[in-house]
Amino acid sequence: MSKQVSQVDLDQIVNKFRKLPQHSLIALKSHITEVKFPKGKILLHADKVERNLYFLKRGIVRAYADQANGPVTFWFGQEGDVLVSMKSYIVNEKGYENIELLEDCELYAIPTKKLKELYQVDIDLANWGRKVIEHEFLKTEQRLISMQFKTAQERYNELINTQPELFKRVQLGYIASYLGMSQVSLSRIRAEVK
Amino acid sequence: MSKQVSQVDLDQIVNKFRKLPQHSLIALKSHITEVKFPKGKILLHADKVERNLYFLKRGIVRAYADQANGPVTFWFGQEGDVLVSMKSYIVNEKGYENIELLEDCELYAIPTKKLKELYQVDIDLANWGRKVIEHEFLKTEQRLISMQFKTAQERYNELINTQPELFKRVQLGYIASYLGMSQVSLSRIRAEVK
DNA sequence: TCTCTTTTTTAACATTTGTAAAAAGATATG
DNA sequence: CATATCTTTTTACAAATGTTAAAAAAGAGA
Repeated sequence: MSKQVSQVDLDQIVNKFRKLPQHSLIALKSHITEVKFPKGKILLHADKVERNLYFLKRGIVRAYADQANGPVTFWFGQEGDVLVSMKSYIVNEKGYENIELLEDCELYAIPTKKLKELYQVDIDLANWGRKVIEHEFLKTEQRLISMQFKTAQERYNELINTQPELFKRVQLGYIASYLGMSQVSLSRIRAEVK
Repeated sequence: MSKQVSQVDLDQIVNKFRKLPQHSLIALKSHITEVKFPKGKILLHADKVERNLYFLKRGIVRAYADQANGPVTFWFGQEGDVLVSMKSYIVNEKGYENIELLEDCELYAIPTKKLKELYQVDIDLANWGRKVIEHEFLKTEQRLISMQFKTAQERYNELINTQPELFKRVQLGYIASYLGMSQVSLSRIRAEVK
């Protein structure tokens, strides 16, 4: 018996926040290719201007930035998420984010150049692109507020309640970093709860 | 002699990230009205679905969220910035953010409903709206990363180096909150530096 | 200018979180 | 299944930050 693997098809991903008319969907799809990479691959590099945007069909990834005290994991991407080096994508400069595959992944790829061309000629895609980033913005702002004034304990509770699956798929060192605390602190918190 | 007051005109604000064609600019302007409010006014309320978006011509504002341990200031808006309740604007639900005017302000107002209508019919405006939120996203993500793994001292240095004027216009209690530390900690850090 | 109010600083102490190093546990590979 | 490697937990101690309260300083209004 093969293990049931959850995966998300392209239409589902694309129509997540805003349904696209058929012709826009077809235009978008005409530039999309499907790719697979093994666990461990660095899909996007901080020191490069990245040329592709990806939709994650199957797998889980982390984005991390190299800070003075070592790498900081600041985002996890799961099935249905959009993977892109935001800095590259938005201002065409090399970014601060690396994206590493934490499992073998299946992805849909599209060159950002093509996507931007489509934005200039297809108003529905332009508004779709706006919706995608708007939702990312909201998630990020909420995390910022929570990071600003919640204790490590509260941030841990929040995450384990809203995304318990994350703890099964991602090692705790990365989760500690994502929560803005040392791995030792996370261990301590988990021990107390028991 | 009257004090020189810096203010930003509408064209400058609107063309900040992406220059709009003349007809789009005119369409946008046809729905914009100019308003003034005194220091202390709460321009946008957390418990309401807000109906307007503002461009700040003159003045400074803060966005704060009511958390369990009291209000948290998480954003400052200055001349040229876009003021909007993101939650209201993006998902049409009441938000978590209040916006308070910290000085007498002059603003350009546009109903978000009109703006969204324009997005559906004007591709240049749709892409302009995308650019605006993309830049806000980048700023927010960078702050999140900095909040995740920089010390209070480092965050203070960063802010005083990049935005020294802020310290002249905004009281330290709000800045401490924005930096994710108590006002006592901020005072301590400032005393050590001298 | 004098008083009242608000903001900022200082002090003392408590608590949280980090660091380094070792131990324990889990996973992968020959 | 035995060893090597990687991950997580634990311990002891140090450093950073928070809390409360009071003092000092700055600002606002009569």
